Amino acid sequence: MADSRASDGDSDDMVPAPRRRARVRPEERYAEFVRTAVELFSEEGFEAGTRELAQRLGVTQPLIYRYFPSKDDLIAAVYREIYENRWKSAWRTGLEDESVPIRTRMLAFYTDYSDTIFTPEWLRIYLFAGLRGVDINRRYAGAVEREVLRPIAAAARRAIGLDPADDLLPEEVELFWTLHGGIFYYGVREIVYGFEMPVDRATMIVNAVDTFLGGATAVLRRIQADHAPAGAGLRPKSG
Amino acid sequence: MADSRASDGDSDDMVPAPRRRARVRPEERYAEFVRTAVELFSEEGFEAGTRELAQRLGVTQPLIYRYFPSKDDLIAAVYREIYENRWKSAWRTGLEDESVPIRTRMLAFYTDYSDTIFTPEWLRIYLFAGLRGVDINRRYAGAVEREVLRPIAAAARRAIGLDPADDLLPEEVELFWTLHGGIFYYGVREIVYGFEMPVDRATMIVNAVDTFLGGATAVLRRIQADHAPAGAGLRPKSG
DNA sequence: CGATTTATTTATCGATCGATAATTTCCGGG
DNA sequence: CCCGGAAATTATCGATCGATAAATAAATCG
Repeated sequence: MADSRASDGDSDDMVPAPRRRARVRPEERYAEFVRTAVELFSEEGFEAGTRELAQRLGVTQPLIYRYFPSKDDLIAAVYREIYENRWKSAWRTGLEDESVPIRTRMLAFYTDYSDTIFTPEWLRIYLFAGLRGVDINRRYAGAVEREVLRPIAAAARRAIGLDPADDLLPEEVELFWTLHGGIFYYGVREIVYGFEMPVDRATMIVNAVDTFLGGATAVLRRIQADHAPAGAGLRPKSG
Repeated sequence: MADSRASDGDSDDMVPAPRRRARVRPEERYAEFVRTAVELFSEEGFEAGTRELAQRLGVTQPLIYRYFPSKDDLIAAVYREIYENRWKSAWRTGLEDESVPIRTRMLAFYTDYSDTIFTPEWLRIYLFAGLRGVDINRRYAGAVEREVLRPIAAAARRAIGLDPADDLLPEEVELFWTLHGGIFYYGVREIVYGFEMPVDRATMIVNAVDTFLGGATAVLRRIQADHAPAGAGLRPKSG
């Protein structure tokens, strides 16, 4: 266990030891620091110490401060690594491709999306960040709604014969959030809570999307009708 | 800011001050400590210091250790306070009441359930605990599945004409998890991430449940069919 | 009232944290 | 080969953490 090299300033009575100090190009060091910080913070949260990070890297703790002015800057780099570098613009374009049935589009998206975010690093850091109150989650959820849910909702309108030109109603968007949250929470149970999942991801996604699409038509029509101007021709009264 | 009383052992040059020390019955103190610890930990996580807890209570920090052998024992008391004392056995009995339509039962349950857990204390501590890796979340999710989701799934079977005697298939239970997770995640977005929610809880629940029930019948029948023994006529035999 | 009990405070320890200054070692350019 | 700059280390500071021992003050009981 006590590898002793790159340890803290404890007055160890170890022999001077062959402590070598491999020199690395700055950009490589920086990327290596961020990568290892993602791993460490995803496991232990942002309260994890810079000394443990240094130990995992095989370097001494003050070296971190040559590359990051403060720990908060390191954390900010971790955020960028995960939530900017792993977002795929193809998600939106795929969801907007009207040559493909909406069910196929949704299945393809949620398959790729879950493969991307259902990792300990992504999910745990996302939850840690949310509990810390940083604006990362707000911004990320805004992107999800703008780039994913609203395109899906607009496509669903066309599929069920509603006017796609109308602005999406909050209730409509919210309905797609519940599907999204249901799939997201599958990942939380699997990755964060470590449950044994007796149903594999692909099956879960198919069942969730089919259930949603099977029931969404009627609910979306009801939502639309409830917001339509009263007094018009036939009144699909709400239940 | 520096209220100075109940402060740490810093050599302050303040005057002795009228430091009074109100004496409280032990059980009241204990309950007061747990209550305030729930509040503090839900805001700042379990890394919050015992000194801040003492400050909020208007007592000194070592007094905490007269009532809790260690900080972990205090945390355990916080878990009990939230996840045992706030569970309602009426949830299960209400869900199993077959004199009421399943839709009504589900709406009533999710209305009361969300009122119970959609608080910063409940949700934030739940997420903090999950990230810490304690078994609280495993046990709680097990209770949700046993006391809530499986009763709902069994009721849904009867409602759509499937054999309620058969054991529930994992895929069936998982489907109800997606609905549950979708509603749960609404609370996370509202309470933990602090989003402005343009759709109120009751409307979200009605739409989510109606969408689910509208699409679940076909999917549940498909699940059942896929697990039925091939070649037989109509055999609702359990696998 | 005085004696006893105990809730509460004062004072402090050892460990750990983020961060900085000073020193040493590595490496490329002349 | 040596020299200058930068990478990496050693050493350390001040703050904060959980926890403990000893002193003090409030309630209880005779």
